[in-house]
Amino acid sequence: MTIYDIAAKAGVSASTVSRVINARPGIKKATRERVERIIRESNFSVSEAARGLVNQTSRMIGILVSDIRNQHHTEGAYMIEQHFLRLGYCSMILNAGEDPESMAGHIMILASRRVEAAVLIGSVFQNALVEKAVRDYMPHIPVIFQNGEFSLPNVSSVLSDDEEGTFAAVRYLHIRGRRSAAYVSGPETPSGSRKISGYLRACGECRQDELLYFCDGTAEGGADVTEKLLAEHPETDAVVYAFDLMAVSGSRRILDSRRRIPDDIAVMGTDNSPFSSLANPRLSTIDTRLQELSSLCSVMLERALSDPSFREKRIITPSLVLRETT
Amino acid sequence: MTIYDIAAKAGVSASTVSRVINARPGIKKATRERVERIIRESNFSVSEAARGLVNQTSRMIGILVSDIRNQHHTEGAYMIEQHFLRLGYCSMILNAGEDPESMAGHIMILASRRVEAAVLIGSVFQNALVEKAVRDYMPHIPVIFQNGEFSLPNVSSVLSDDEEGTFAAVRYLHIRGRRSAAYVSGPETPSGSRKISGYLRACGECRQDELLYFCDGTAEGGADVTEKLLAEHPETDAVVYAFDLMAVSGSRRILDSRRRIPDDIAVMGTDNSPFSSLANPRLSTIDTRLQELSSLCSVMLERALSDPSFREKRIITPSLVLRETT
DNA sequence: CTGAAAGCGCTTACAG
DNA sequence: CTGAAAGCGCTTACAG
Repeated sequence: MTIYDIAAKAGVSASTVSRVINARPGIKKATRERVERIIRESNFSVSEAARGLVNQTSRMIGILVSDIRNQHHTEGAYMIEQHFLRLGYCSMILNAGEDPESMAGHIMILASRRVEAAVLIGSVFQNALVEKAVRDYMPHIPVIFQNGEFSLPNVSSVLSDDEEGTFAAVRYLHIRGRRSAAYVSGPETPSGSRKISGYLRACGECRQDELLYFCDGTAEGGADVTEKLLAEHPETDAVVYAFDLMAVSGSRRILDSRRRIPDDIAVMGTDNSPFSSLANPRLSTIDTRLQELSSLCSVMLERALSDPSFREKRIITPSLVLRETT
Repeated sequence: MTIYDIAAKAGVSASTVSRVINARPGIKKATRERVERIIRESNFSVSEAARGLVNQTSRMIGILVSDIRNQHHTEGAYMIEQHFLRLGYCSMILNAGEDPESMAGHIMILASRRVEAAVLIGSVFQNALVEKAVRDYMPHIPVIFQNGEFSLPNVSSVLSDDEEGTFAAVRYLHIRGRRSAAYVSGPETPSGSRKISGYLRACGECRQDELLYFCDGTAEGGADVTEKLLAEHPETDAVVYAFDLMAVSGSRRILDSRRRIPDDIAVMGTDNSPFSSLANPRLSTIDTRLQELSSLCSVMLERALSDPSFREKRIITPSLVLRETT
């Protein structure tokens, strides 16, 4: 079914049908109403693809996350999808995976769909291959990078000050008398590195030993590395985790070792995710203010869409949420 | 940049460029390589919209969830997106909201994007308005309904046997000696109703009183209704929750009331979500086998896409996962 | 107020 | 092995 079919049924030309659909002025009321009725009765909907071809617009936004099942990414994708749906855009949300090759490939997919804007969610996207793909394949559309940055004129950034967040957490623990605060990092992303820097800076400033551990970022990984940490450094009296998820599973392992939280060991997570408030004991955490971050992305994208020269970098400073584990 | 630009640079016609792009046979090797090089050097990518217009395909799948931030929905969306990306499809994942009007509107959005197939995730979509929208606006493309069904020839279903799952949980508790098992339901979706039926059937079969409570499905709602339940029915010795999330927050409220879990009160959640295994105490739960459900959707959709007459209804029976709360 | 025609960026029969 | 032409479903200047 095309507008020509509608035109035939209504006894008018396709031009007129098009004008009705697009609410253009200067159509006789009777004609308009007849055409509208026939459109409705025929269950006709205009092809956005054909429309986009002539208008040179796709009315699509591309959103890249590495894995949509990760709550942390979903918040941003949700906000943007909802916000732009109201403005008539559809969102293509793609799981771009973890390796740079795959991510760059997804940039090309978005390019071939001619999205009018793109959003990258997560610092994992900050690598040379993705940057090159953006430069080569989407040099003229606004791109918002949540928690990462590129030196490209069309890429704006909304960053969480991860360094400061972790620093603040460790210093807080120090002020509260903890003298051996360990840090458990997840995978080595740019964001992860910033968190580590914050930890190291705090260690320096508080004159305490560096107890830095790495794991894969999963609940199991967090639990296992916690066990290792406790075995190797029984003097540990606080642990800060790069993600709430690890902090929750880590806490469990600490409790299993017959240590008390927070009496023997204080625990802090990162992100203030649903896991943190639901945990038992309720988890103290570094709130990266994901919602504000996400809504800022949304607002900035809307501005960038209307102003081609728009480029901004915004940084949001995390705050500490103190609950039962500190 | 169009294939005409590429053609001009390569000194060939657009037809030839098109053939190279589509890997059609019968192109001189030298020509092919020259065109390929120019495409690469120009960072050209073919417009999927234009291509779709002539081929009458969009290579897009529409996925409707009510809220992408809900882990429960994301699993299915993830599997389908990943599976079909490999087959050359892009996924439009839309948050269709909670009210039938909005959901039906989203069906129309997908229709105007000419998606080649659609997936509805969640029994909330099972209502007259959505069914009508599907019948009217996407009568000829395969639709897979996760956890719901429509009597339409193009709609296949993958259902969780929620009734049986809840029944099994309550009966298990009865066998283990619990005589006053309450049930906390979430919002009244078709799936929620089936769960309630299972609870009521179990009450009948086990000859126990019906202690049925409702809440909004959130963590706070679950905690509050638990408190009410304990006040009104102090004899309660088990609680089954329609979602893990509520079970976790509910458990916390039970512990706060100085009752022991599971000694005084046994607790079971539903879904075997990440929350359940991370909870303290670790939550026993009705495993609705979300992953199997999701991958079945994916497999069925692929079959439906290649066989227009395909229509199936599959039911997956939940199993019980027993951990520390029972 | 309405219609005929051109054109958006592709693909594909048809011709050579 | 390659090209000219028509057509996918729309929109929009132009003409009337």
